[in-house]
Amino acid sequence: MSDPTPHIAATLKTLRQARGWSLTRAAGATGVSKAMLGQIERGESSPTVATLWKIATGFEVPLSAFLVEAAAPPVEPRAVFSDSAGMHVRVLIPFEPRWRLEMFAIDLEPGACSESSPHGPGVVEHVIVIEGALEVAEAGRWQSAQAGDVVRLDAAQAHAYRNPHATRARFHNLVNYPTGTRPGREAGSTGGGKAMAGAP
Amino acid sequence: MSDPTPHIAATLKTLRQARGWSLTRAAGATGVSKAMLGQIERGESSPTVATLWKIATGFEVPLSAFLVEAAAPPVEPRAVFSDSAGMHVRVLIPFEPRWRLEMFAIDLEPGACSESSPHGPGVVEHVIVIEGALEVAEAGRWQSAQAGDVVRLDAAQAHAYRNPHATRARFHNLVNYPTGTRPGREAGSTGGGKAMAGAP
DNA sequence: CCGCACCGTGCGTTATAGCGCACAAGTGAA
DNA sequence: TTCACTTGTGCGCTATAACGCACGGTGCGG
Repeated sequence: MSDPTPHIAATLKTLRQARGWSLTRAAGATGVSKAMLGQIERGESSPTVATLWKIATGFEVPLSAFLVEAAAPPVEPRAVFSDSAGMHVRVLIPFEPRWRLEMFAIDLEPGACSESSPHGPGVVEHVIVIEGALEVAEAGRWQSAQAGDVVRLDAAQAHAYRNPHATRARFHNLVNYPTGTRPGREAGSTGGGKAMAGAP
Repeated sequence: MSDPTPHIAATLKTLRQARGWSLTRAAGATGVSKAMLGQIERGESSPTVATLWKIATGFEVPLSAFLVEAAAPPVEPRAVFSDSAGMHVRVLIPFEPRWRLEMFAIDLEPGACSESSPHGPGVVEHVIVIEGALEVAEAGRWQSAQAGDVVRLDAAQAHAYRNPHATRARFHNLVNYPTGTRPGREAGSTGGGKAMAGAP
């Protein structure tokens, strides 16, 4: 825990600049003189809670917005998964027990097909298509998804992706695990799954 | 959304009396003079955030213990499609209590700047840049993110996005809520893109 | 009774938060 | 260029936060 003044300064500057407000306009909205706002932004003054409250209400944000409570979340590691036969998986968000989810960015080359063996019960996948189009199979039924579509899959069942089109398909894959379960790192799940080249 | 001073006074008095501390002892623990502590308890003085922080650390309680959590900011346009000043938001995954998350696809036109008002404590955002590049501000510091980057934000603090480049930026926004909280429908009020100055 | 220790509060002084105003630099139009 | 206007910052002044200290009040053991 450190002195809250620098954080207040930075937060105020961000809030004001993000709205494109000048000090004068911010002073009008908050009822605090623009000179004082400028000093607070530069960290030259530590405001009273009363003035900070006026600022918070003027900006229509909660008071806690200016206060450092929790430590900043850790830096994001990023790993590139294996690339097997036209399928490229990149880990966007590694699994964290706190949220019980992980997220991947997946590229599917034309003609590529990937089969994913079932995860544990209750696991749900979201496929968010970014670019191109692909087909997703759940419980043996293939459905097509285009850019902008979101497909929800019950990952407890066998499911697969394939790209029967001529252009590359890109999508994000959000995997949610129910309480108590973790992502099984066994081979055969999405990353290490059998990716078969060639037309389906 | 009232004056926070009476709440601070009552909280400090309760905290001190609950521990059986005298003003002198509290002054020794916090580093704030006992006269000032007495005045704060009686509501005759509105402390600065620096002093309140010293008091909070002296009592080993979070700063938020002294603050009445202000009323939620007014509900603004807020909609599935919020398109204001160069920002286009589409809901990919609406909030579900089961997963405690929601996900958006956001387009940021060149020059657009959007400020996201802080959510409740513990809320974490992931910004996954799909196309183009943008700048994200957290705690007053702008950092740039390019396509493929993932930025993790503590959404309890004020944060903002802007696109200072010439091409459109697209990103996915994953918002995780801790157990017990829900997405308070606060505004993602956007500042006028054109009114904003360029890169710092 | 008298110290004596500790409590909370009031007083005088200092540091500084906060305000109003003015100034230098920048911007755009005539 | 000049004029009108806005931006952010610096300066003087006032209000007050914050300090150190002392005073009246209270409980307790000589």
